[in-house]
Amino acid sequence: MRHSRQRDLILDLVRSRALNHPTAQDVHDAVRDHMPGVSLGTVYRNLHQLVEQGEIVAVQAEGPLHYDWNRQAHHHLHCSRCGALVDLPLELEDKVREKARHLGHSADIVDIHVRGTCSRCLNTSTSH
Amino acid sequence: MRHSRQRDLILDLVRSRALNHPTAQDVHDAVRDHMPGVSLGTVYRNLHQLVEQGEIVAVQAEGPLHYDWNRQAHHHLHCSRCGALVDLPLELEDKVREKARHLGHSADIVDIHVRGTCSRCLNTSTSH
DNA sequence: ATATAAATAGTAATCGTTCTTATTATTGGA
DNA sequence: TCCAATAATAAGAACGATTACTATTTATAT
Repeated sequence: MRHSRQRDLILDLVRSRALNHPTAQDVHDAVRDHMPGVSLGTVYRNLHQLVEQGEIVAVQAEGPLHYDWNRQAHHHLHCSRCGALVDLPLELEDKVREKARHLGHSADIVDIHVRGTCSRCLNTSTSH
Repeated sequence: MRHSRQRDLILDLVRSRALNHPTAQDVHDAVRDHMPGVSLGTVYRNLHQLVEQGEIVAVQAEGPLHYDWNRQAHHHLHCSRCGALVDLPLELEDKVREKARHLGHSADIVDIHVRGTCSRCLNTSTSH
């Protein structure tokens, strides 16, 4: 894979604290603040490549795909109130994998997705 | 909600053993074998309504939404070899919910999605 | 420096899904 | 039983997310 300024910027942005589980569109918006000419297609292609390289991780929720710099914790809570995707360090993957094996299957990727209300929203609503 | 022949048929088909976790398109194809004129929009609208009524359940995987007659087990293995969606009776929801609460969140829906190889594919490949 | 081929910008195309609108069908009441 | 009200429909346009295409630009090995 050849070097490209665009990919560098995209990786930096996904890794940055500024963006929280951004979608391709989010990344595109942020990219264009630094390099106005970058096309949406380029963002999609590079996010794809970066996932393939294992540099970042794609997270499926309702709606568009999100991207995550964190390659360890694959679990998320999707807040119904604010829409944010919050990391959940659950450590239940092994249990799921084991149970799947007991049922005769072989598990590669375990993804736990929770719909609910995040702590931030729960707190702000009680302290009014 | 008013009665409709189309919705009856759609519910029957999703509940039937013939279709395994069908997508809206799968349901549409099956519906048209019995009632040729039914439009795709009608299938989408009625699947929606049936989910809302709690008659069936929508299952998110990669690609299009799938529908499930089984309202209990919400967990699935998506087979990388044959593409099938296989039920996984995991019973880990309470553990996830509890862990989420410990982290200050409130969990409503817990969805565990596994990518791997289903037992059927594992067996057929070994017995060649 | 130059040639090669990968990466890009811009745009068209695709896929799954929702929306719109004119028509049809169900249903509660005369 | 017939009718009016209105929910559901068929057909197709519109939509959002993503991928594909193509001519041009750019990185890099020589």
